[in-house]
Amino acid sequence: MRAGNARSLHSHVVRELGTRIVVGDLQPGDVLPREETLAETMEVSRTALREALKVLSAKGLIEARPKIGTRVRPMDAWNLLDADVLSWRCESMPTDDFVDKLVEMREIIEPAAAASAAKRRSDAQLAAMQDAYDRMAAAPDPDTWAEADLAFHQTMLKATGNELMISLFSVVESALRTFFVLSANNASNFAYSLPHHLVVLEAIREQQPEAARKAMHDTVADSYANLRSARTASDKKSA
Amino acid sequence: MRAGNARSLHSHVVRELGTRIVVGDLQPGDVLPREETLAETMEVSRTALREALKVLSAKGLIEARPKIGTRVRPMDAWNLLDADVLSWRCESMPTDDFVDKLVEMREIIEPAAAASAAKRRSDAQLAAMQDAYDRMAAAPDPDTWAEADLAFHQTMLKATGNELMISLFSVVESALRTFFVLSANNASNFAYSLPHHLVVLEAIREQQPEAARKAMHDTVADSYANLRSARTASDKKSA
DNA sequence: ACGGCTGATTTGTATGATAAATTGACGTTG
DNA sequence: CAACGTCAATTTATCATACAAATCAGCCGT
Repeated sequence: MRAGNARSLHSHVVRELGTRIVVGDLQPGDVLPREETLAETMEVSRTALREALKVLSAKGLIEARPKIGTRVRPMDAWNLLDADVLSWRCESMPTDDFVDKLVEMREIIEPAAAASAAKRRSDAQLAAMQDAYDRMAAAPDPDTWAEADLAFHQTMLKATGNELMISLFSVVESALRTFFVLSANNASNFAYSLPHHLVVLEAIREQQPEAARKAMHDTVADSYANLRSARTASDKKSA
Repeated sequence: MRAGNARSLHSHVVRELGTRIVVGDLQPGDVLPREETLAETMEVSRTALREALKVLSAKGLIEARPKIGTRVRPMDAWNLLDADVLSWRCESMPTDDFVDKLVEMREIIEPAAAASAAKRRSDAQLAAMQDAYDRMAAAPDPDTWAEADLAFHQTMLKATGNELMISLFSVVESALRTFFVLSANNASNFAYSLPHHLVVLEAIREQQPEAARKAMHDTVADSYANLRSARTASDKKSA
């Protein structure tokens, strides 16, 4: 319970039901018990339960109608890009398949963002990226490097001026982080991608969108190759 | 009230408050009145109001704490990719600037999706795309053409096998549709993009990702150019 | 001057009652 | 016999009220 930081009662219910839906314990089309009995089962009042149901409804997971009951909506109605929904999926599907999908999203977003940033960056935004890069270069340990690395990418995203892209990135990134941390500690080579980032930075400085796109593509691809080798390595170790 | 189809009481409140936040009437950091007075203002019970607040909280727009009150969260915490939040923004900012951002997202997603679909499509998925294309080619009027066009893109997205991409597309697409419909009626040339779609379809049939990416890029770019010309034309007409 | 305590305020939760919506069965009628 | 309208039962939707928990501000004691 501490992990999800579900301090309030209803947020605990949200997490519980949300997870059960996402994991497939409750499948689309299923109608869940009526509110009164469900409230008893969860050991909360009907008020708290209903607030939780409203939250799940806002995320597209369920739909309530009088007399019919509350039923799980088809998956294509879910807000898969909601931070909570995504994190529930990350918890329940630590499969390589799902990681691949997240990485695919990252591979789509970041090169496009780099190109866009190269087109539209201001001088101040470039300076902020330079600052983040310098902090990466000077990072003494993996943790501070990771922090600077994140700042580099976030600053670049901001330079695109498209808040939709920023939002998409932050959601995908935070989901990926739940997997990355596993292999972050073994990062004896945590600065291996520094040259890649420099190429990106220079392309954005020179305002060359296609160069920035390619450089960021290489950066992400390399990062993923590294993650993959770390994954197979840990698989071997555990096997 | 009919437009948003907010039949239930609290969804009306959600829409009201959500719009006021998104439009900037209530700015990040602002604390809104305490629940009791707010309930009176909205002419609903505190229960209904609280359920609405929970929904807005689930979308990242607000945050409530005892004694402190309920305040608007900074914009980077908002779920900008939530369908409701996006539609509220569409209503309140019909600016070209925001349309451009949506189009930029589309220009990022679709070529990447086309490439991915070319890699992973099954024969059944290709057949479904072919069917949608045939319906586009045979469409007698703009409405059925639009329906088939949407089916074409959705089928392609499904062929990527990445439900995150599907979700992103459907959100962006439905937001764009609120603008597109304006110029949809004047589509005397509603089949102008048929050749483009054929190139995409063939590339996916031949499983050539880069060809599919380029073809879809051209398709989207052409579609946007068409929209832009329609926009300036209507501007002239209204001026 | 500083630190802990107390009280006031606001959200969080609980309880019980009533309204509204929708389905399914029942009865009526052509 | 079929078709249609009506009514009752069930479930969510809303309301009103009360109490619990959290938290900040100011007071008080040292």
